[in-house]
Amino acid sequence: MVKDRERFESFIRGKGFRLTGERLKLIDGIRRQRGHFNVDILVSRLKKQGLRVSRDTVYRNLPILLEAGVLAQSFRSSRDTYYECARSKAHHDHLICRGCEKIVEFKDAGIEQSQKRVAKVHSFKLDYHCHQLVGLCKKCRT
Amino acid sequence: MVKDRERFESFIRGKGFRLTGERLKLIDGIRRQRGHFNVDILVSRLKKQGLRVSRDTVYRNLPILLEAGVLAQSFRSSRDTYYECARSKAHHDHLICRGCEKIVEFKDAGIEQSQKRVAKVHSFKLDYHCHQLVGLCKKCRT
DNA sequence: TTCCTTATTCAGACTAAGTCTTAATAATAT
DNA sequence: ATATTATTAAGACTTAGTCTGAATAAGGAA
Repeated sequence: MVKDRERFESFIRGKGFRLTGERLKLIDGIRRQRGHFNVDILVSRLKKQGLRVSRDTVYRNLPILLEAGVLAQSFRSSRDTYYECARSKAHHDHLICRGCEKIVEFKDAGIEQSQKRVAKVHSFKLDYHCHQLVGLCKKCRT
Repeated sequence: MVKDRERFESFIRGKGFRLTGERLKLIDGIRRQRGHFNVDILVSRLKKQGLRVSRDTVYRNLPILLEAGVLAQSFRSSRDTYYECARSKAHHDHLICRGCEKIVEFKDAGIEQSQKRVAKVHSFKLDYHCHQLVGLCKKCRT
């Protein structure tokens, strides 16, 4: 999507950041990703696709990519954080089974509204959120 | 609270776990905590209070303590997970400023209900959840 | 009570997610 | 073109969380 790229470019310029080759590689690469990935997985996937970006660059650009809506935080395991391409599907949250680690994605318009209301009440400008429900699925309970 | 202790004891026995001295130390110690803490902070606080428990024991008992409702996951920074005593206040979620790291606690009955509904729809038994909104507070935006 | 089985514990080594440092590079302003 | 300065790469570093193996102790059986 050329349009996405232009949107990102004006976002970057608007913030006074520099439009570097690495950042363009990142948004192009991320747009191609499907499913969940953490930073190391992303770096090695990009590498396979001929886009060499250092781990550190990804970490440094994470806040920008999140704020720009290129990347969405997906869920966190005990050790690392997983992301996904923000446009791969509409926004959703996660329900995780601590038995078999099954991940169910769900949407809830009511929750989204409440989140916006809470942010407004406290005069916050919301960038992203992490919302994961942890429990046991039917199989793991029996 | 002796009653809390008894409740925990029956929870442990019901699960077929052993009621060890370490577990009793943990619930007594955690009940005394105020505010947020990660595992290392908890261990050193307990140590100061004469309750020696190894880091590993805390990690091993985390799922049990969460499920028993002794401990609540509070929020996660980029590196570690913070907890708090589950009974220290009624349950709440967190709004975090990524500029000054200010943390605002909020409650929202509607969100709680939605979470329960989502779990029910997918036949999950919910143990706990992690819900944090990240953005910029008024000060950090200007 | 005493013994036996086995879950739990401790100590400390280990793994790896995320951060930091320094020198080199390249995007923007002049 | 040149200077300024944000950004980058490489790799060392920190430490949250996990794993291992030997020691301990809870709970059941005799």
